[in-house]
Amino acid sequence: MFHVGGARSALQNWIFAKQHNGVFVLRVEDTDASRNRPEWTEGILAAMDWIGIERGAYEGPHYQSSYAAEHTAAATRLYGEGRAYYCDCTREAVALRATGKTPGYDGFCRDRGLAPGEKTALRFRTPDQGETVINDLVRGEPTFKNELLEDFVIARSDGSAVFLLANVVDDITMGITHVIRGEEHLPNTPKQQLLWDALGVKPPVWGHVPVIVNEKRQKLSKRRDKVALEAYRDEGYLAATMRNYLMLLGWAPSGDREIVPWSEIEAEYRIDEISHAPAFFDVKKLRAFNGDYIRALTASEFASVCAPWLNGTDTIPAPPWAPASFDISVFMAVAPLAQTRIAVLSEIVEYVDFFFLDEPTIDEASWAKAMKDGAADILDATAAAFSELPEWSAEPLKEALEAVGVARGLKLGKTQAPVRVAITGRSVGLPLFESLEVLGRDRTLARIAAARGRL
RNA sequence: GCCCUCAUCGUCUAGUGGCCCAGGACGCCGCCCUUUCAAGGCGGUAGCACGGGUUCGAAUCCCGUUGGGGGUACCA
Repeated sequence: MFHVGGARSALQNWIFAKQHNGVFVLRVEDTDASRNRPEWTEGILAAMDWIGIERGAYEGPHYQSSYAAEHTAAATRLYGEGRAYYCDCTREAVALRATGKTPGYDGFCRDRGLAPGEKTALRFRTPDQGETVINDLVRGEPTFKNELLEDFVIARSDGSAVFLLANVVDDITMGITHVIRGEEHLPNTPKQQLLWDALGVKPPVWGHVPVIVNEKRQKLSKRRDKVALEAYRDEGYLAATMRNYLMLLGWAPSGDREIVPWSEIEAEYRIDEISHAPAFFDVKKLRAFNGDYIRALTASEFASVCAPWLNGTDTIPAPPWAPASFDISVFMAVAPLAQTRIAVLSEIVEYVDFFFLDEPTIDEASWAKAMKDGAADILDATAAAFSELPEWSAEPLKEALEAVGVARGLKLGKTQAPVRVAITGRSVGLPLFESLEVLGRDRTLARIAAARGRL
């Protein structure tokens, strides 16, 4: 599962690296084995690929778990230099002693000279005075009072490094110069910068980007929100739509434009211009964007992009018709009519299914609405007119049905309703006469007869 | 609670002291087109959170208030 927020961060980092002739480094922070599996990582790489960050566009992936030796070496060094000390306080004991004035841990074990052991964690000794100033591309210079920074844990009692340390050590060994990440990491940053200093390396330039929020203005979370990039992909959002939209969260290109080619975004995007406030992930707007992108496709592009929903894939359900019933020439004939009607690709199925099914799938609500009093009469008259039609094409078909309506004092809109439901099973859909032309006389008459029998 | 951070239409944003009685987009509403539904065209609705300053002049600068978000693990 690749979180849309993660996708946005990846895009931002990638663009930033490109703009500065740098290298985008991908690192998988997999130190918590219970929350990581190789196939999950593979899925993320595939999703990155889909959105345009192809393998080869970045260095890595590096796996944090394979740098454990470097992590413990750093921890040992910090301990040896007196920058860190061992502590055997339990979480309960720390909570009990907390005064509310100094947040978190109170430094109880600072000078107890504890040795490493099964119950001792390594804590970093934070400065008691002064302040830590961060150089941040988006927020300027956030400043933190050192006295408010607790002596945080850098290594667990089993010796393994905690995220805060592992992350810094890896960044140092990989020569990271810029860290662009979500705002949720901002409070960690002074602690990490202190670690960079303690390890004797010049800290990187940071860039803390506001989070993406849901309609309730809370950070998008896996638990309560739809955040998987793969889910949007399988619903039929185009990769181009997705990355355009994601970059527009908190930023806008020059001029009154929103839908712009990726090349322009890549050239114009400025991480330091991004809005400082959290942005709402608006699926309605995403849909509108996707509709625009779909309509901009050529006929053959549209067809190829629809293919997964026409055939089914590992993650996209197969369509309701038998594979053998599908006829690509029929699809190509009506695809342009569907192209302006769908906003996400998965919707293509319900627009064309009646061509490939033996019988249309009847939508009962549509049936009830269309098959009222005069329906039988209209169906009969239409069948009679259609069976005698010399030329089976849209225009004569329309004229024939219009004549049926005129004889009954009905407008075309009313007359076509029962016929449409008889043929497609629904009250809304592709233009009727163009569809009938493609469907053919035999199947059309058979469906009208079937509907007549169902009345 | 404490720390950090943010604040222009419902939403995403343009706007960096006069060009703004605030522009675009999505949404919503109306009209046109029309074989349903879309698409398309035209029009409309709606905002500088509040209070103080600074200034000839403030959406833009400063202070405060209020409100929102993030963090507060031997998770990442």
